[in-house]
Amino acid sequence: MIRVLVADDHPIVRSGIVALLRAAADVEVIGEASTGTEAVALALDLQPDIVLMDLRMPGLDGDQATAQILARHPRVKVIILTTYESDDSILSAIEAGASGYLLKAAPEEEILAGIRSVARGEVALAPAIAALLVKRVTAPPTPALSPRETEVLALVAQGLSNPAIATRLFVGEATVKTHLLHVFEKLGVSDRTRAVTRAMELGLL
Amino acid sequence: MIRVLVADDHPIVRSGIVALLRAAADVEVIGEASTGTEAVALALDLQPDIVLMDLRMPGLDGDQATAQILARHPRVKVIILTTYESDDSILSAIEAGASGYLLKAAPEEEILAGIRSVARGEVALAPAIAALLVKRVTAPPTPALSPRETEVLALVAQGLSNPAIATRLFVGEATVKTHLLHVFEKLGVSDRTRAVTRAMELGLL
DNA sequence: GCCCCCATCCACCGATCGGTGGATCCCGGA
DNA sequence: TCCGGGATCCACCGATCGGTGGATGGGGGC
Repeated sequence: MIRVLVADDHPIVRSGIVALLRAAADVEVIGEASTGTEAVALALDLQPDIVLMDLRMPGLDGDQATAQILARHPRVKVIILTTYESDDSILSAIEAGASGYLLKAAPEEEILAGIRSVARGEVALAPAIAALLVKRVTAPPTPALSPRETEVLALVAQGLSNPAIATRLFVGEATVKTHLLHVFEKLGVSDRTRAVTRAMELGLL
Repeated sequence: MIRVLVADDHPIVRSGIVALLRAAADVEVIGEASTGTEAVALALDLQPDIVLMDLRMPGLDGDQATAQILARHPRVKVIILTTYESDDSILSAIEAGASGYLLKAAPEEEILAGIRSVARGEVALAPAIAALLVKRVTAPPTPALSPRETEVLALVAQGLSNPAIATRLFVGEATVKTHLLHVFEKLGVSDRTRAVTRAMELGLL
């Protein structure tokens, strides 16, 4: 019998999952949590085989909750059950050590199969998530801007001129321009406007 | 007995809703749809009292499905059951004529109460949605950019200079600058970079 | 100890930008 | 019919920007 703890802030989703799991003979729902904090507390208390966890929850997010659970009980497996495939926090949850990533849109059998895989010690990844992971690994690394460069670029994004930024940061205009030139180089652009849109695309701003 | 059709692309959410409604004595689930297209077909076929519909669905979106259903059977009431409160398509669904907007995160009783309200001919709005509506009505209208102005601004966002844009659009540089000045005025900014970030905030780009 | 990176500063150049004050054309609504 | 707005064009100005080629000092890693 696979003992499962379900954590999701939506009552509807929670009862949907529970209904699905109840139909499976080899799975038992031993608890439900509606927040990340509650999930951590219950996981430590009940020590389930698997925690089925939503990523977005009020208070403590799914990835943070995952990290906290695994820090104290590495034996517990966490499966993230997420809505959207294009979510940055998926990656932080992976880093937090979750064993599975399934999509709520997946057919019931796929979710059940994922739970059984993880219970056997395997990793269960939804195809879309796997693709995202591959893309992340393949993608060229995002250039790292220094704190100062980021600061200057943020002010540029607000429409401030170089002299205005210089005044704001108590430095010379030449300094501001130097920082900006470095930013241009790192981002592979040649003007402030494109630098801002580029940085936004890359999530740097 | 209130006859309800449930439309959601997530099997889990769907069974959660069905489980919830089954517990209510005065509600009957007469059908389930997993796409917008299917929802329209079933609604026309079964003529339910209420359609409980997700906003985001593959193929036909919730707001479009709502419009199609109401165009042919205005008697059918549509309730949108959405995940996030900050969603622009909420407003288009309202324009499409939905009678209710509830959040999946809401407690079960609230959702049931909403269904009963709409069945009585009332409108059911989640507090967060109502607040969004008020904000939209109160908020100053987004300035409308002319097609040409939008075109120019999009090229600015790509980092093109005025001369470069002029060449690209087969017009003089002075013309490009005039368009940009109009854009600045409409957006209440005074430089190209801020104009781009502003336009992005307003969803114009 | 040395070297690299970050942050800071400076001067100079030509190109570009923002802003002003015009002008013409065309189309659709009053 | 007239009017207004969108799109187009022009010239001119001063401010700003991008780019070059430097310099200094401090902190972390080899």
